[in-house]
Amino acid sequence: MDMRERLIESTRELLWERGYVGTSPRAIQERSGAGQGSMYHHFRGKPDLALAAITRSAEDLRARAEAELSGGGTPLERVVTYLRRERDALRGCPVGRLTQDPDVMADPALRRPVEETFSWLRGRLAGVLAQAQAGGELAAAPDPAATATALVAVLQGGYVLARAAADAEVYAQAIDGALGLLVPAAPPRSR
Amino acid sequence: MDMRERLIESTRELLWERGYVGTSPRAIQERSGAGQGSMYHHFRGKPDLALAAITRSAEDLRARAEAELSGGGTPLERVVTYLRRERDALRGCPVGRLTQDPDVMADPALRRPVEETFSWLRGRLAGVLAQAQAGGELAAAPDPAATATALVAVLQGGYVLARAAADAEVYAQAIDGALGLLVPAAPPRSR
DNA sequence: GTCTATACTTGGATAGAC
DNA sequence: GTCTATCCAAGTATAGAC
Repeated sequence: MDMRERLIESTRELLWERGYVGTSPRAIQERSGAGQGSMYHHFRGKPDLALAAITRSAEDLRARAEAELSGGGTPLERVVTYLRRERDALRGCPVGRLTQDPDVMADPALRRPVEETFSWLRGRLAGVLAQAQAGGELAAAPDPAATATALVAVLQGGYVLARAAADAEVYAQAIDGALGLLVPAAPPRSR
Repeated sequence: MDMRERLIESTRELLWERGYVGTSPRAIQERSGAGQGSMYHHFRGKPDLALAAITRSAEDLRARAEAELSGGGTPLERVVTYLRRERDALRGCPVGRLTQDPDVMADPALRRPVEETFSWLRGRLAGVLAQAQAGGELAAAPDPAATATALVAVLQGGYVLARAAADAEVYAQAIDGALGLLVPAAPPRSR
């Protein structure tokens, strides 16, 4: 992995762990093993580096979700697969996290990937939910768009609650609760 | 309002807007109108000030929730009242926000009010949901604790999505989606 | 491309006068 | 209780040598 790549990856980790304000160029240099000059050779400064890192995280999230939502099984099965995917609950979401960073949200360039990621995700999930309704797997009543937004919110909020409790099980409980409402006959998670 | 109180309130606002790392003693002094000496007279430093502010925010959240969850109406009505309460969606939750702050979560004293607040809220809501089930307002099937956690997660995640979209309506959509699953016959929000 | 030196600002706090 | 002066580390960069 070349230096540029290492810088991006280190920045991704630090943004995830500590957010934008909490991430200093120094810390990035230490974690990546790059020197001062090297970092400023590859990137113009912290915002430039952050843009590369955020873009990368956003692409990542989208690629995984797309793989599961367009994967095998019935529409409802794919939704469940997506929701139940193993996640590092205590680390939280590398993209959702950024919404709490005022400096990120204040910069249109940094903000854009965050906005687009969730806008896409909500829409994509709503589409699969609509398919599930069309196929009779789900009741026809609830609005797919609202349901999709609620489900994505459960994921994001599940991270918050798991971190508050310092317990990844709380995240799993949030997902269980949501699935219990979405699929009344759903088998409970094995414990 | 005396100076001590102004310092606490200013710190609360700043923690809410910018988080712990993003909040400097200088900024607190400017917002509160206190001088250097005044601030360090009333508080021993940033962590001490943050503790006072966080405790205050936690008490606030709890008091409001308790008022609604123990207020008038049937159990299910009280849950709906709580979920539909007017909230400043783009500002987010002053307590939930702190879970993203590594320095807060790393300090047991600062972390405690956050942990206790959500632990209490999930339990309290679960209790009211159980009442609603006992009274026949809700289906008996879903586990009240899991459902409660999912609903609180929708709130917290709704803030995340609303901020990502820079649109408070997204928050409302998340709540609508959750209520649509919880109460299949619920009347849609008036628009 | 990477290193070292340098620079200026801000963060976070202490000391002592009033 | 509040003010001013002072302090040292860290944040964020630029300049120029290698």
